[in-house]
Amino acid sequence: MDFPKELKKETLLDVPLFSEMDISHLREISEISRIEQFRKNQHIFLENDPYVGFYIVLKGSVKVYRISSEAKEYILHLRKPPQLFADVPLFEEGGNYPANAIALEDSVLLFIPKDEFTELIRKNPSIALKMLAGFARRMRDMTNKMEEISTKEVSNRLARYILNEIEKNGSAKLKEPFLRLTISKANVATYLGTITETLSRTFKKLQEEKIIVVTGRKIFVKDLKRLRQLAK
Amino acid sequence: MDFPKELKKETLLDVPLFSEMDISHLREISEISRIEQFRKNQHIFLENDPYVGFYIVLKGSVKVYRISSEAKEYILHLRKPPQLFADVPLFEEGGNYPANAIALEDSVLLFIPKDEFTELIRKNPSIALKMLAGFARRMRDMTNKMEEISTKEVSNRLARYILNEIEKNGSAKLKEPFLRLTISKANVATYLGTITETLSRTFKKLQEEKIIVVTGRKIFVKDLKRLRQLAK
DNA sequence: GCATTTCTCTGACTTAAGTCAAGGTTCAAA
DNA sequence: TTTGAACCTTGACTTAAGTCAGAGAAATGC
Repeated sequence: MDFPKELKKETLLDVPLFSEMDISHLREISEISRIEQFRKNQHIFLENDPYVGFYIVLKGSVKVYRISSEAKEYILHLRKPPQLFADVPLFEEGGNYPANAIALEDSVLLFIPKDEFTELIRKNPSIALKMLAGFARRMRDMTNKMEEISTKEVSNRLARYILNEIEKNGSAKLKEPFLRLTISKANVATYLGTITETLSRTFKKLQEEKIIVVTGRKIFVKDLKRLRQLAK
Repeated sequence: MDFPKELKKETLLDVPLFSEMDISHLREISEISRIEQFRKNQHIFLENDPYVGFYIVLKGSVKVYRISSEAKEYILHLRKPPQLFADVPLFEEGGNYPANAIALEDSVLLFIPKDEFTELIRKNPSIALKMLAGFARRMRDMTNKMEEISTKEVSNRLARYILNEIEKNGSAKLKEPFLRLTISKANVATYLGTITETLSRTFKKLQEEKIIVVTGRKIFVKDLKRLRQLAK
């Protein structure tokens, strides 16, 4: 399945990195990049694969993760449209992917090859500034997440996760904010730095405290104020 | 106390960010920047202070940290010469420092004001590429640290810390690598995401296992192989 | 050199969260 | 609609690490 040029160009404008580029640069990117499709649970790359370029999620979702020496999984990112992943190694020496990436559902990605893109930056330094802004934001996010993991407990981290999700999907302003989990609870647990059993108990605890109601994959927020309190 | 121009220029060349710049750009940086001195325990900036620029450590050491809502300290970085700090907010919207910075000993810093530096980047895009490389490296480091904090225990983290320190100071190749703590154990503990009591017990454990010997502020590595094993 | 503050260590106890094991749900494919 | 597989929950138990309290050691100022 191939996408028409139009879609590709509009899509590029949705990617913050390219949002302010003029038409000629967009065409260049569109020329060097290519659409790739992945089935649910299909790997996009594995740790130590030679680094060839980065990806933009157009549809679906992707998990970027590592396996520690004790065989524990650690999730670095969960990416949805229109986010990038594997862009950091662009600017690093080593020529290998530092993590694994797998599609969590059937997904459509835009692949941007390293060499061509590096060349593009050289001709167009404003991209570098955009990337710096993106990196800065992510470093801030990572810093926050690190602080959270080392100073807060699971219930606080889960509250923060729910809060972020309802803010992203816009329902935070409704009288009863909600979210539908698009990933398995096992993935949520690992993302929060814990395990499924503990997550399950934490969900239960928040329900007993009448802060949320969980029905299957849907979570309804009953007491936003206390949720915010927990997440703070 | 003021530093002669010579020192300043040589020092700039030690800073990776500026190491490949030609003499005219170095002069520009030297013109917009200024040397600042801080006493031990003196704050350089506080969280929410208006953001005016970033710093390079020329001498001494600096702790960048935050205080969580439960009054727990979280250390973001420990910086020594010739490292930068507070450079991330350069590329972010909000105009405030996102953390506190304090001198851990009498320190000499180079202050580089935001507006002038931003202007400099615009004229000289190669700086942007250098910064991207720096950010990429730090994101990698942060990723590693996050994985470590959420999947390893304190003894593993301490082993990794000792290993990093002896590799930095070059003694890792000696028959008996060693390091002298330049910061308090309380700071090491917080940096490793734990508390002094636990750190103290972990030091004891590593000593009982004949991996290290601690005498005051000096740590001697007796069994590098097992230290590496632990850190892995 | 002494005193006071700050840092570090140790013991007893508590607690959050991990492990192990088993059973219950859900969902999709035959 | 049954059957299996993947996902999720629960209970009992263990453990790493945090809390609290007190004492010893080291550094700092007078």
